[in-house]
Formats: sequence, C-alpha cells, structure tokens
Amino acid sequence: MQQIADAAGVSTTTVSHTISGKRPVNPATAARVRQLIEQFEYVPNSGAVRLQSGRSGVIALAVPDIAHWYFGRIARGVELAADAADYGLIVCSTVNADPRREKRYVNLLRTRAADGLVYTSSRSNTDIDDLVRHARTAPLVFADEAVPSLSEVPSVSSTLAEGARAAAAHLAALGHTRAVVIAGYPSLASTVERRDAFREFFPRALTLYGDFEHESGYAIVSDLLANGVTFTCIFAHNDLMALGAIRRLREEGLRVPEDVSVVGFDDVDVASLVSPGLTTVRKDLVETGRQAGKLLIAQLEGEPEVESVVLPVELIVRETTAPVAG
Amino acid sequence: MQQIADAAGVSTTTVSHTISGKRPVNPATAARVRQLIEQFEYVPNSGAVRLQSGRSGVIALAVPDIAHWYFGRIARGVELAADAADYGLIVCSTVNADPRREKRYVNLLRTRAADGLVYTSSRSNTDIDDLVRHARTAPLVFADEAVPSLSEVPSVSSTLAEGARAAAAHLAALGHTRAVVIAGYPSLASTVERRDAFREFFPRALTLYGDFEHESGYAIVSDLLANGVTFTCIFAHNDLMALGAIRRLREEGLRVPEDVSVVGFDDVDVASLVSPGLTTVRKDLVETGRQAGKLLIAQLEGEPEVESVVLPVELIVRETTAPVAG
DNA sequence: CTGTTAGCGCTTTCAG
DNA sequence: CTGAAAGCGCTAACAG
Repeated sequence: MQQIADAAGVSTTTVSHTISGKRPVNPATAARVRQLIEQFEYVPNSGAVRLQSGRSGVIALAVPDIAHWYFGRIARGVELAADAADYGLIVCSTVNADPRREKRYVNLLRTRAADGLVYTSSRSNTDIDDLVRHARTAPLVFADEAVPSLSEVPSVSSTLAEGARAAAAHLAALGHTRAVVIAGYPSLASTVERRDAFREFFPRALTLYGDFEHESGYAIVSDLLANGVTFTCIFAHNDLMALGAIRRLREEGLRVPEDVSVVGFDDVDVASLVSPGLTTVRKDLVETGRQAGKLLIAQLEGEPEVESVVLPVELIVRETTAPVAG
Repeated sequence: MQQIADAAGVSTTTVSHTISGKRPVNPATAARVRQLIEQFEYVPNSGAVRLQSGRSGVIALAVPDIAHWYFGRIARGVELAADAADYGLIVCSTVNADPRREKRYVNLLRTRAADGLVYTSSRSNTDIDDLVRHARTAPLVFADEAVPSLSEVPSVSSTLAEGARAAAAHLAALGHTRAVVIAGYPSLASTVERRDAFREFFPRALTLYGDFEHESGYAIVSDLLANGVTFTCIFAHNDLMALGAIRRLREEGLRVPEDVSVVGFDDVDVASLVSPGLTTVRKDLVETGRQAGKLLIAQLEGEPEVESVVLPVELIVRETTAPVAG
C-alpha cells in the first residue's frame, strides 16, 4: 500500500479510503490511485486488515462429515451464502464428536480466524457445552437440526411434521393400513416430530429406530421379517435407510412397490438414480445451508434480531409406492 | 497476551516464547505462564500472528462443487491432512468456471488468507492462466487430475490405465468381445489414458463421449439402441454414467448382467447401494485428497522437492458383470 | 534465561 | 478533501 501511495503521491490514508470509500476522496486522486492499484495488482494483506479491524471475513462451518451427501449439500448452501457476501468459508468436520475436532472450530472462533459459525449437529446427540460457552463470543446459527436447549440461537430447519403427514396421507390414500416407520435416533427432536405426525394417520404404526445408514434399514427389515410382522408400507426417516429396506425386501422375494410401498426422506441424489425411483420427501438442504449462512452473516453485519427460518418440504412421488395389494 | 505477561510478572516476549518454544524459558516461569494461559483461556489472535509471520495456517481447496459426491470425498481427504497438520481448510467451489469464482481463490492466495492451494480441475477444460501466474506466488498441488501443461506442479492421481486394463481383462475373461466405452470428456488426459488402455483388450471397442453425469450414460445407450449397435458389455468412465446406461438398458427390456455386463469407475457410495451392485474400479478419492493436502503442506513447511503421487486402483466385482450369453 | 525496542500492513482518530 | 501519527497483537532482533 505504501508503494501505491508513493507512486500516486498521496498518503496511505488516502489510498485506504479510496478502497474503503469511508470518506470522500477527490475523484481525480481516486481514479489515479485505483489505476495504480490495478497496475500493481495490489491486494490488501488480510492479516493486517484483520488485526486492525478485528474481523476476518471468514465464517466457519461445522458438519459431521463434509464428504457425506447429506452434509455436502448443506455445505454447498453455506458456501453460496458466504460467497455472495464475499466471505470465505472454512470447514471443520466433527467426526464422531472427536473432542480434539470439536476444539478446532471453537478455537477458530476464539482466535478470530472466523467471525461466526454455522453448526450442523451430528445425528447422534453430542454434548455442546463448548458451543454454549462460545455462542456468546461469536454469532452462531444451527443448520438443519436446531438444538432445543439453545432456543435463543437462530436456526434453519424444515417442516418435518408436514413432510411426515404428506407421506402418511399419500400411503393412506393408496389404501395402506399396516405401516412400519424406520425412524432416526429417538433422541432427536426431528425423529419425534416425524414419528408423531405420521401416527396421526397410522396410529398403530410400528416404529423402529435406526442410525440413518443403509445398513440399518436393511437390518430392521430383517428383524421384521424374522418376526413375522406383517406390513404393506414403510416410511423411513431418510433415503439411505429406505434403500437398505428395499434391498432386504427384494432379497426376500418381496416386490417394491407391488407387495410393499416405501417412502424415504430427504431426496438425496441417489433417490432418483435407483430403479425403481424412490418416492420421498424432499428437503432442500442446499437452501438450508444458504439460509443459515445468510442468517449468520446478517448477525455479523450487525442485524439486531435474526429470526429462525423453517423451510417447506415436498413429497416427490416416484415408483416405490403403489396401491395396496388386493 | 499483555494480560498474561502482567499477571505472570514477565514480558510479552517471554510469554510468546513459552508458547512457541523458540527459545529457552525458565521452567518455573514457563509453568506459571502456562497456568495463566489456561486460566484466562488465552488464545493468540490469528490476525496478529499472520501479520507478523506472513503465514495464515490455512490452505485453500478449489473444487467444482463441494456438494458433489466425487469432490466431497476429495475435500474430506484434504481436510484430514489439513487437520492432522493443524491447518485450517477454506473451500472454494469453482462452479462452471465462473470467472468471479476463479478470482476468489486466487485472491485468497494473494491476500495471504491462505498459504497454498489444492486444485481439483473441473472435468471440462478450464483455462488456468491465473493459476499459472500464481503457482509461483504460493504452493500449488493438483488433486485427481494433473494438468499436462503444468508438469512441474506436483499432483496426486491414480493408475487409471491399470484400472481400465483390469476392467477389460475381467470382461474379456467372461468371454465378451463386443464392447462399448462410455468415456469422459475427450479433452482430458484421464479419458484418453483409460480409453487406450481398454483398447489393448478390445481393439474394436466403440468409444462414445459423455459428461460424467447419469443422463449422458442414458442418452448414449439410447443412441446405441436406436442405431442397432450390438454389444455385450459396457465400460463407463464413471459410476453415474454406468448407472444411467443400466437404466436405459432395463427400459429396453435388456437384463444386466444377463444380456449386457456393465463396469463403472470410481466406486462412489451409490455403486454398492443399487441393486444389482455395480462392478466398478475403485479410486480412493479420500486418499487422493489426503495425499494432495500432505504434499501441499510439505511444501509449505519448506520441503524442497515434493514428488507427485500415483495411487493404485482396485477392481471391485459386484453383480453387473457375468459371462457373455450363449 | 529475560526484557526493550522496533516494526509486520493496515485503519482511524485528530488536525489541518 | 488530505496527512501525520498512533496503534491493532504479536514476534524477532538486539542487548543484557
């Protein structure tokens, strides 16, 4: 910057202000300075800016696993919001709630390497004590899964109950009466919400809890079959478990959807790739991330009160649901 | 830090050195200082450290789309390496080679917000002029796809030719003679390499070029069928195109693998989830990212010459390949 | 083994 | 409209 100032015959103060626009600068001078900046390809040193201003222009994102299709989409959304507001995005995977990892993003905030945090909780329940302690230090937003004990923290979530009702209504309309719910972790609010909404249509639905992975859908259906449970439809709390369930049903010689109808949740990419295409409830995860990013940045930019957002979901009917057999 | 120094009755210099260990400190003093640091929960301001040292402790990753299963895995690997070496990871999606986006990660390097860059090129050919210009400013590593014109830049890639040969040998051993290759962009070295290696076994194989998406596998098979081309096996350059091909074959009433055998490439998660399970060549993308991250950090830490890495691939035989019919 | 001093590159009072 | 000067929090000579 000194270099620019010298070349333009002005002080660094003026250069600084032509860049920031925080005070009037003679148009002629400004033009000259800008031209020099272009010419020297000058960019301000981010460390110096940060030291001076106390802000890094970077937000952090904590997700269980960036490589996961589910969280990857959220990350994409947050990045979209960050990019739009000219913020950088630093990601931290919180695999298995490893305490060393947890410490990592907390430190990011404490050292001011990031100005705020978008946190997507692991599906299992982690303790979030550190978060609580630092929620007051730096702005925080929850994406996808709000944390009930921290209701004052803004969050972005979806109308899960609506989605569960839509799925249930769809199945009921097809004449199904005997349903099984392959649910998520019972400790999550999102699980309870969907389970209960579904039961409004199928009060006697059997609920079994999985871990959101393909394998657990498979295992749950195995148990069901081994115990001679009869059912004509399955509502799974995510697509992977739905797919695992379908695999097991097929191995048993049961056809989907002729013998059993299956509805998933999320509408991850694979739902439309498999055949038959999976009927599911679409959750807009990219938008979830984007809204979370926007909420965080709004706080950073001094917005006094930011409101939590609840996004709509949509039932996508594909090929795994059909009228109940004779 | 001043606060710690005052409380411990020493100078900030001493505090600084107890933290960094760059010069001997009286054990008693050191202990006292450390205790105070603990007590005050002191963490050094990253902006100040950066300004002083000129290094940010952050590496950047440029990928076409962080939400994509393919690139997400690479990102995971890079993050693993970054975390292990206590670096932060900042991600930049380079969607559609949007010039504004391209500028973003270049600026990250120029402003010294990141110390180096892991670059995973988009599958289509982007011009990488800016990269070339800044490859000299900050360390750079290519992950997954090396850029031929920049052979001096270290890269991490896979033994693609080996993989193509393994796939071809497998199909040949099953008695297949009429093969179709659903390839990637013809402009990519990775496409040429696999196509040519496959032809060592199937010299007359018909090669058609797709765009790595599900839809293009589907469309290519449509064309094949419409033109009455006969074939008993397909080698696709990625799993998505393989899946698209399978979908189209099935619509035509052709059974996989009874009528047509299909081999994919990459072994993305979905390959094992679909039924029948997809026979494919596994590329270890997480490891690709991890090695790329390690290479970059090695350069950052002053390693003089870092060598490019080539990772092995592995043929995973599942259920979409079978002996040729009749 | 430790303290003093001088910046790193920028922004921002405070005076013109 | 502009400049001089004082730091932001830290590290690294350079003396003790």
